[in-house]
Amino acid sequence: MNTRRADRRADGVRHELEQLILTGDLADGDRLDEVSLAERFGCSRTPLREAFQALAASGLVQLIPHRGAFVRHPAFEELVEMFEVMAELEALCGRLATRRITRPLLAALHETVIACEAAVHDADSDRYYAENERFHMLLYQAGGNRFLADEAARLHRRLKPFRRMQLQVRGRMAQSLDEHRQVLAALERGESEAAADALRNHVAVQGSKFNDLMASYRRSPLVPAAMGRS
Amino acid sequence: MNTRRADRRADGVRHELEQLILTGDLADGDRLDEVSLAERFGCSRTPLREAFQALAASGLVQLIPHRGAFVRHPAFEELVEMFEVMAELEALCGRLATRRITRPLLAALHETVIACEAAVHDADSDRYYAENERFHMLLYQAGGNRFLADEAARLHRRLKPFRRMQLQVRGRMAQSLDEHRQVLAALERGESEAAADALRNHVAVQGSKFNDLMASYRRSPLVPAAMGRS
DNA sequence: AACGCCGAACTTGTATACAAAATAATTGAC
DNA sequence: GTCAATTATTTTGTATACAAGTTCGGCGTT
Repeated sequence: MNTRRADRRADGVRHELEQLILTGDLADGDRLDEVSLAERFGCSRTPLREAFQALAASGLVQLIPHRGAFVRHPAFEELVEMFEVMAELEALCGRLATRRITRPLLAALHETVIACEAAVHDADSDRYYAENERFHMLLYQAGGNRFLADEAARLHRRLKPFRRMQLQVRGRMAQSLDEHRQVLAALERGESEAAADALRNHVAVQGSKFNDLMASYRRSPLVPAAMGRS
Repeated sequence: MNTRRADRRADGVRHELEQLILTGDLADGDRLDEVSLAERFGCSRTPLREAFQALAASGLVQLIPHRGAFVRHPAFEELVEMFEVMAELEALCGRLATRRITRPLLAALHETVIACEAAVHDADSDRYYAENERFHMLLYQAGGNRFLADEAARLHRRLKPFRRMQLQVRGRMAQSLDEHRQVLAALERGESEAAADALRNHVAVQGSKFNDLMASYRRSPLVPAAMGRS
């Protein structure tokens, strides 16, 4: 029979559902029907309901008692709000990092910047994206505050698809790289406020640059393609 | 029979479990046994498992696949880290609020400060606690960033038991009130950085003041009493 | 014809039965 | 007697059966 479609279990379901939402296969407001999704994934309702709860905690779906689970895509305003918070969390990471960063982490950050330069040179946005990811994750660690690192990573992850859109904008990659350089320079000089400001700006720019993408976003409220991986 | 103990369902279970953890009836590292808790609450395993997931999302329990759910109380360091982040979130609220706050909200903030003064005068820590809560919630709203408000409220809620401990420290109430006044004054003058700094300090103080409580905390890692309500 | 009430169909919420995995215990070998 | 391996028990994960609530359609009334 054609049951080969599925067979994933547990948090496999969660991840798969998350992708369906993020890629836009499931539109804003869509009701997540337990039985149809269950047979689609080849599992029972139980793992699905657990996935719903996890996704609700992430803010991707809204759970209404006795009514069901509904896809919750962030409105444009909400995205701007999230970037506003993200900017501040990263700024805090930077401020703390100037005091707490270790030599190896600083060296690793250096490497990512060099790798980013190569990516920009090759106009390889995929690679730039990967290295940018690394840069930020390292920075979260460098803050020396595990809770902060977790929260930052959580929000970062939630904004991932939208950040990816940004890189498509002309010149954004090079600009981003330059901002990375400024952050790194501030860290090396130990200027905490400069580092914080550079990071706040680095992230906030993405939020404000969103106006440029607004039009396309409006008609297809989800990132259309190429963000389904990792 | 003696089944009268329970009979609550669904998120009632979630809330009750949360209280058990917060009050310290369930100690750090305790395994949450599904069957025994099920009969304790007079329900089946299903609602319990859902509650586990919700609590895991809040960070109160750790979910290990095929092993079970374990109570996760924040270590002292982690608490300090959480206050560090909370301070920054509130600072951001304050900075934004100077630009965005509405007249009614400003008036409401005024009222809470007055109510706090009365509470301090009466040495009524319960009332002070309630009004302090109101002050901060209003502030989160005043930031004009709903996402930020939600996140701040979430963390605020998570730190609730520990903040409550603080008020027991001699003189803390009066000091806290004074800090509230400074925040409000900065907001009224529209000085965003002053407001941010005042709030950052107001919260950070709580984190650092924690050293004073460390000894007692060490031997009973949970807030011992009087924080189970609301 | 429109509104409200009542009932059927469907959907979610909960309980239980079953399967798989992990832990504990027992047996056997060295 | 100790250690390892295999079996037994316990516990989590999943599926299904059942209960309760919600939505939708029909019927009757005004």
